[in-house]
Amino acid sequence: MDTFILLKSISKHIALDAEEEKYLKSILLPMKMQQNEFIEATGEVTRYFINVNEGCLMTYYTDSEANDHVLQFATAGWWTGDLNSFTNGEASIYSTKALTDSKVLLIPKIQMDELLERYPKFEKYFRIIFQNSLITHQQRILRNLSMSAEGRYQYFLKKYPTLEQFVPQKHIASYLGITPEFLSKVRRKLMEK
Amino acid sequence: MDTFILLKSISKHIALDAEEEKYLKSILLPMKMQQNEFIEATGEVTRYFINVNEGCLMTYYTDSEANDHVLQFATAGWWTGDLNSFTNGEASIYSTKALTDSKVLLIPKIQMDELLERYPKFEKYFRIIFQNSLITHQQRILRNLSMSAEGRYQYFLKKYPTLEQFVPQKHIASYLGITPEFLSKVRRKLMEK
DNA sequence: TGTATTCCTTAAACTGGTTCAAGCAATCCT
DNA sequence: AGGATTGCTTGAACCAGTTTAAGGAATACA
Repeated sequence: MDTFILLKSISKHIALDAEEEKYLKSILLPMKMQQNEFIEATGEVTRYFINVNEGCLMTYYTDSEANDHVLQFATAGWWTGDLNSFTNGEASIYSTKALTDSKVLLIPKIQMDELLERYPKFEKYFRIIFQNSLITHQQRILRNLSMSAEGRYQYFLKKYPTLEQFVPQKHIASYLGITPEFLSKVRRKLMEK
Repeated sequence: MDTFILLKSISKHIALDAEEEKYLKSILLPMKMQQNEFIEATGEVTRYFINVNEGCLMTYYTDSEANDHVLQFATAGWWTGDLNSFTNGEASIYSTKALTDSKVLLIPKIQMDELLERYPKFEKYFRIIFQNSLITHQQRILRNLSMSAEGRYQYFLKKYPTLEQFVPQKHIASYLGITPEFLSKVRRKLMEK
């Protein structure tokens, strides 16, 4: 794995010269993950910002009644992890695990800070990444406020048609903010239509 | 209004020299708004990114049944507006209006692009702004997924104690994702405790 | 190959939150 | 000052989504 999806996605926003690319590669930690393997766990300070190169990860919060709530599914090219813990050094409230066998690239916090300081060009890259992510989060909030569970599920299918094939339905239900039982009903209703 | 809150907040993240500060000031459009005055309206492409200097603005989405859904309240120092429309040139689905008499600073889209190009230092500033905003949006999604309406209201009171005094309750209800009638019940229940 | 575990579904009872309708208080407009 | 509009509350009926419980299919594992 020498040509990372990450490099392609970066090149859409900024142009790296040989030195910058070399430096970036030198700080990325490639890692293979098996299905159901965890990379960051609740309670600890997140050490890495995670870029998915292959496969699919899930970041979720487990509440006091042991219910999981999915913050994000991340497929190839996406960044994930607990951004708050990574940024502010607070204990993480999320867990991140692989839903399929996956390959990820990790950037340790210190290296990330150094990257931004040494090559400010990356400030632009992450400004764009965070800006776009903020927009999609705003849209998700609006959908949660204004649409029914059925509507949200249909939107999900349309937006992420591939995810349904390998993400267990209970996680999709959790992402949508409903119970697996109710998702089951919604699905039957849509089948009958 | 010569010393803007914005400048103070910028100086927390990056240090501007005289030229940069002068340039920034030259592209900011100060504007006074009266209560209930609109600054951006649904259907048009957003022209400005908005920084609140004084007062309080609200950005909200009106759905097909004419129900409002509040995306954000913005008080002094906050950025607001339709980031998607501003960034991608799509028609806006939000309206932004003043909840109190307010003073705002506007950055037109073209000037914003030029600012970032000319003084890349601002890439860092907006990277941090968007990163922090993304974190709070993630937290809001999690609260909507995992907490009851009562819990969300109590969190709101704790987090934004001053807002309650001048934001109509129906807007708070909308922000929380419930009806004004139900917020009324929640409030009564909390009073009786 | 059998047995445990996990996932999905179904159904009945339930509840958190909505809808509809009405009344009252406050502000706005003239 | 009076009439209209807007905002908050209350209550009763209602509904979208939850809870609880159980059974069946698929995968994992010894």
